Amino acid sequence: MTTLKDVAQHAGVSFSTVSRAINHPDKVQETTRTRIEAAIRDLGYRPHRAARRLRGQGAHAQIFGLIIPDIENPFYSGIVRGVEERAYAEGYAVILSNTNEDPDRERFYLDVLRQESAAGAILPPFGDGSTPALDPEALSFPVVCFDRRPEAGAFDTVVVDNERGAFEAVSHLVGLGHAQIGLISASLDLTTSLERAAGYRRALAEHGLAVDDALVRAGEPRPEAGYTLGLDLLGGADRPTALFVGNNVITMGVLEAVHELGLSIPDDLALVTFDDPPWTRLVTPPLTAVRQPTFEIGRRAVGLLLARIAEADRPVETVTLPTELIVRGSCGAPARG
Amino acid sequence: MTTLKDVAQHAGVSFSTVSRAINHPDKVQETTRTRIEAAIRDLGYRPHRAARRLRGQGAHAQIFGLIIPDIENPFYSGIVRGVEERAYAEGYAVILSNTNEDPDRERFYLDVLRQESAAGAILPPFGDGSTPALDPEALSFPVVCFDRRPEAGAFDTVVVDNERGAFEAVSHLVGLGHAQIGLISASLDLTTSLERAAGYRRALAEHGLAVDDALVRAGEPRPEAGYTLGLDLLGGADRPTALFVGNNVITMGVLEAVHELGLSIPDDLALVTFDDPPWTRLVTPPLTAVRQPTFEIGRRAVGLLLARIAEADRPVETVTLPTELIVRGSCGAPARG
DNA sequence: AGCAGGAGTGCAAACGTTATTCCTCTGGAG
DNA sequence: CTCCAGAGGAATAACGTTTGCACTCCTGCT
Repeated sequence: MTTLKDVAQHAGVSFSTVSRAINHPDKVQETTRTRIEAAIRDLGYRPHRAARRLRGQGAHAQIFGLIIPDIENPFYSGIVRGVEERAYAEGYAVILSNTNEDPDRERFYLDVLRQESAAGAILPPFGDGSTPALDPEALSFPVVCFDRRPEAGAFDTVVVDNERGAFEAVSHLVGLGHAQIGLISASLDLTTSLERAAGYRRALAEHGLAVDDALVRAGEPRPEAGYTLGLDLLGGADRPTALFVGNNVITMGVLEAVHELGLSIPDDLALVTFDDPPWTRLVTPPLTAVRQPTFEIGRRAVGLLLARIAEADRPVETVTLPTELIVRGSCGAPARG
Repeated sequence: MTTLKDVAQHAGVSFSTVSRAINHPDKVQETTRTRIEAAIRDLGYRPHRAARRLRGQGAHAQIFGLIIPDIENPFYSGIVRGVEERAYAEGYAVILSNTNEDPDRERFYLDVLRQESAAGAILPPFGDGSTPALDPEALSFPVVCFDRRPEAGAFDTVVVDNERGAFEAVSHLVGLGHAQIGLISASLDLTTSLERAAGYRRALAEHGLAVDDALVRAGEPRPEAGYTLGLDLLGGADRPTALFVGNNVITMGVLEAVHELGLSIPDDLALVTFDDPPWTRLVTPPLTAVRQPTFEIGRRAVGLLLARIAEADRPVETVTLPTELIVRGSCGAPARG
């Protein structure tokens, strides 16, 4: 391990001058600086990040945390890529954590970030937004939320316009002539589910249709839940003619239920799903979907974090990104793509 | 931030005693220790990981790196989860990096891990296994490889039995009566592709079929490549009656090509794919697939890393995990699941 | 010519740990 | 009653940085 001292010796200056040459290049003379830079190159010196953080308290901690509920959900892995890309561009490293929606694990990882004196964290707040570990007082670094809204307006946040996305999707179904439109979504303690359900209801209301609670189901964001709820909702005689599913993972289960019931999409059932993982184009018929700009969500989240690191008391900001309705075959409309 | 000193003051001992109580509990008196433990609880003290690493050759850095080519590939995200799970169980944090197969990025991230004095790294070696940055001499920490084989037997490694997996898949197709079986795989500079191609050839040979190079294609592990190669291979008059695809990402493109050509699976074309991402069950017909135990690969990789950290000069170990052929509808055999 | 001011550099403290050394008790043996 | 051993705890020196402070030259005024 080559250290500042080695470089200093090699360049014939004191090690503090080397440090300054790195961190405040304008504070050291041109000639010395070039000499130092040469030495750095010669020795392949890289500053020791941990030591840097230890002394520098935050400013130089080129590392932050990304806490994800389920890395195997394409929605989240898309975000990871966006975060990673932007972080790389800025020279930051990312500590990734997968919580499986387990609050203990979230707490553990927030602790780890604290112990590492990370520069910040990016995460979707739990459930209703009241992540217990997310006490702004106790937190030693900035936090940026995404996907779900934090309880108070306490954190910078990146979300999509869930209400509008759902509204557009359901309106599209209404426009195709459907009057009995079901909803299967993730549990309603998630702000995303609530917003999407609100969009669903508004679409029905604005088109003069009644909201029939018998056509609404909610459960865990797991394929099994989608399967069970799908069988339940679609198995009866008075099943809806169209279905809006609020989450790609649940859709996987719903599709299995649809298949098992022998229903044909879109003839027996028109279907639109939130999220647009790569496989929506591969099933038959391809799924009409509300796409979230996952990559962009990740990038923006990093952007907010860096902005806050640079300026700790800037006003809290919430970025709302638009969704996009991708019409394919599963809704019964003439496919566009 | 509460430090050792705070705990010491609170417990009425010197801070070095607190440190010893944590690291060598047997070296401090029962009564003082309980007092210290109480103080630690009261103050919610957590040791500062970065400081710990700074000081400590002895203290194991409870953090290691995981370098992944493409986090959106379900094969890799499954591995991430396995790694993450085991790491969490051992109290380790994971620095995740996504390289997009870019050698510069791999080098950058290995540098970061060095700068962080991480305890090790887990990664698939590049291309032919000769990752330039992977010079065992220059590396300051242990490395565990997975998926692809490293060039020399220099690193602990977790792989699956690609040759056998491919052999079984292709044998299955032969058993169903196919004599013209195509292969579309990722570029042949990956050890995985080479091994799968070898299994493909051995299956044909052992069943007395000739290998026809006109039925073999290889390209980038991207859907677009699968699409192009699929059109190319299947568009002609003398197309194969069955196809073995060596990679789930390429399969996505191949399926689009199949659809565009209006071919029907399994009647016009029987298909088996390597990898078993969640969507293989959702397409029509569901895909027969060679499943890799992704979660287990991740877990084992961490296991090897921890073993090496504990004992630096243990013999290099290569773990080979079995694959599993999951027969569904796409090969034309009576489906089992 | 003398002196203020500033630029450039070095010194040393501090960050939160761990490990090593050194001191101070206590208690048992002679 | 004295002495010594040994155990338990307190200092202290690192680890590789950053940074405030002090020092030494210059430069440019009066």
